[in-house]
Amino acid sequence: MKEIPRCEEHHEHSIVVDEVEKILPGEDELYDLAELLRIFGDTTRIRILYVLFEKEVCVCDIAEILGMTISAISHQLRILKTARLVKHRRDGKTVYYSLADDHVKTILGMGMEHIKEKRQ
Amino acid sequence: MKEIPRCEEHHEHSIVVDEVEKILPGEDELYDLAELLRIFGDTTRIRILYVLFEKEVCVCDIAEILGMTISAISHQLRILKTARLVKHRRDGKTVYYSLADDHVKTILGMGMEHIKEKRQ
DNA sequence: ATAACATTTGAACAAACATTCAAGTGTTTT
DNA sequence: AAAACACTTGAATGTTTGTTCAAATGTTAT
Repeated sequence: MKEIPRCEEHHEHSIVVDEVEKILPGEDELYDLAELLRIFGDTTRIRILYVLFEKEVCVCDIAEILGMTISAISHQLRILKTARLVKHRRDGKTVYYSLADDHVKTILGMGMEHIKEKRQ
Repeated sequence: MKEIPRCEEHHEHSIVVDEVEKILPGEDELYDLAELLRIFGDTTRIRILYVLFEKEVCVCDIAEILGMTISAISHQLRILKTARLVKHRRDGKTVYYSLADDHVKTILGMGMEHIKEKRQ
């Protein structure tokens, strides 16, 4: 049972609740955005993306480079693929992955900038 | 017990494992980056940030605007505060929160751009 | 001092998540 | 057709995480 708060009347609301719908993204958009950005919050996935910055790489190589099992990498690649952050192509038995676009670089770049500024 | 893979010898490694350390961020940086970006992966926190795009707001108002308890909002604000994404100042009994810098806008903006492009 | 208010904090709980293990698919080689 | 290889997938498990509830802190008014 949620207890939705109400400040005292003399404490003037800075934003009228009715106006909020203009500010906030819609429910679907909001959910998709959170789902996308959550993907960047895991060290394994970030490391995979950094490897893909360099070039197209196969699953087996990513696993070896990161010192993890092929299964673990494949699970994470599925997540990145579903979010359309990476592309893949098959060549014989081997599947090669690469970055889908440059949003990834911008987001990780901004994140890096932030942590470097805020640390001293 | 990890089974670290090795591709067949005839399957030439595209990246030499020794070179990887130049590509990947260090362990500490990587962890901090994931910890920061994970914060953007929750609809409540995104909604709080969108409200703060508009102006400085107190905890009670955020709770009312988003239709959630003060406690839930306060917990999330602590996370945003620890990551230095928001600032706060006290005025009497009331605590006002605002954005710490513009990285937030860039990251959420990139995320939004990505989901809008990839949806059709 | 006491009461009231705005916010914070800690413990508890259910839901979400990353990795492992085992079994499965698709492709090439023999 | 069978074996080998590269990868994917599903179930299981321990960990992390968001919200709730109750109690605590800090500030102002009485």
